Amino acid sequence: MLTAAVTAKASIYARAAVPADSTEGPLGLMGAVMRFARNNEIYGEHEPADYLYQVISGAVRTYRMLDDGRRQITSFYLPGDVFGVEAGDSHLSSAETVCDAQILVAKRSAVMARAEHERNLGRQLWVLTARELQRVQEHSLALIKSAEERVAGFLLEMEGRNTAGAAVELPMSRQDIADYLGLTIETVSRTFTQFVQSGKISLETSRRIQLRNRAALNRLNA
Amino acid sequence: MLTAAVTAKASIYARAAVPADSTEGPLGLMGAVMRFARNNEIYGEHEPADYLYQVISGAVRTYRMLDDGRRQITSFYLPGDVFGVEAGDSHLSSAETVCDAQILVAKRSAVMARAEHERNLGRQLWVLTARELQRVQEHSLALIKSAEERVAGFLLEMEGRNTAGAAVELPMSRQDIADYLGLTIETVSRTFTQFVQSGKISLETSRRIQLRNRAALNRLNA
DNA sequence: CGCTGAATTGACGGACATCAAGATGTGTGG
DNA sequence: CCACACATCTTGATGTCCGTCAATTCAGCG
Repeated sequence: MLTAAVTAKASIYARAAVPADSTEGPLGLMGAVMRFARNNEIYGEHEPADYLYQVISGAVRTYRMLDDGRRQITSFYLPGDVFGVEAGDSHLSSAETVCDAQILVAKRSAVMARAEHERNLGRQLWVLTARELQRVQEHSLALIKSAEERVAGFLLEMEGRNTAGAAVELPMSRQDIADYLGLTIETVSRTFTQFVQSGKISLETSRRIQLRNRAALNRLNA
Repeated sequence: MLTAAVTAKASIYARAAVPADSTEGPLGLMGAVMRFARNNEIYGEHEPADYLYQVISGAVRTYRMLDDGRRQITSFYLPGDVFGVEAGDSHLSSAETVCDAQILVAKRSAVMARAEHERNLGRQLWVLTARELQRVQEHSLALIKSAEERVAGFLLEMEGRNTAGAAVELPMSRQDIADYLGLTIETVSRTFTQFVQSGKISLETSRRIQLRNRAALNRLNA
């Protein structure tokens, strides 16, 4: 069961019924590692925030929808990243897998209970939220820049978070990137080709990118 | 000294030398109330975050600069709001008064020390950061909308935070609003007049605004 | 009053969205 | 292994919203 790709909903509720395949995360998260197939919801906006999550492999996006159908992706989470931490009792955004992923799921109540005793854990939750705040602020800054600058910044951000060596591996689609950067898929694509033509990057495949001129990209990342 | 308008820098450093005019804030902040003249820096980006602040009267803006001179205002703080809380040891943005203001200033180390004993205070700091995160996320959402939608959202936000009754009092200039919304001062101005012409609002003065058709504004605030 | 900064208004251009078509890649079944 | 279908990505033509540049009006204050 845990090794099969299943829908997020089913998995979360199934989890309690399954002998936990426990793993220790950097937060000291106790929980079960679960597998999710790509494009599956992990939790929805306004749902009770009963669990904390850590990406083991794969990638996750969190997003909010505007009523007219526009989607704003607020964050991508890569292996090691913790998400789903809320100070209130419900989620402020939805979370979905970008690709097949393994997620460590921990009961929030258990973590919070431990935080009562371990002062350090409480502080870590705060630091986690503060780091998230910082990330969102950077993202806000990006949204007032030009398309060129946003895409350059995105590539550098992804490179910085990437474990791989030479090339930047993008797990997400152009549409995801567009919704993250507040652009259209066409503008993202055109900017990529423009970067290729000016020798700043080269595409091994559409999702595998070599940065050829970091200086130029950094200059754009004003 | 404390009652005279002085530069922020001078005030902060002078503060320790002055018998503290203490006041109790909602956070249980112990500190001195200080007066700042308008457009004065309270702290700068990257400076050590040695104090926490609460607006008593007036208004404060926090912002970050891009190297090309663009300014992104990340938040406005009105009476009652706490600002300057960081999980790290330095400020991530600069803070300035929008107009003459009274600010309650509390030593961070003292608050943090008390948080060690009082579990509740530590939690409050976390909630404060989480609320800030939520605000920034809302702001991010706004930045992908049209000019009309951003301005409508801004007016509704300011109305919601305003203590006054009928009219919305804007302490900040058009330039501040523009830098907050990621627009130009001209676009903000044009959008206001457009709202006036369509009967959504009316201007008592350029900084005092009546909302005449909240339904229409809410519709824009998608 | 006149001076100064703030706000408004107008004319114009450019960056990005929209609409539309084509190319490339990927998975599936024969 | 190939062929077909479908999703993803790229490219092109056109439109529009908002930024830029410039002038004018308005408001506060000595």
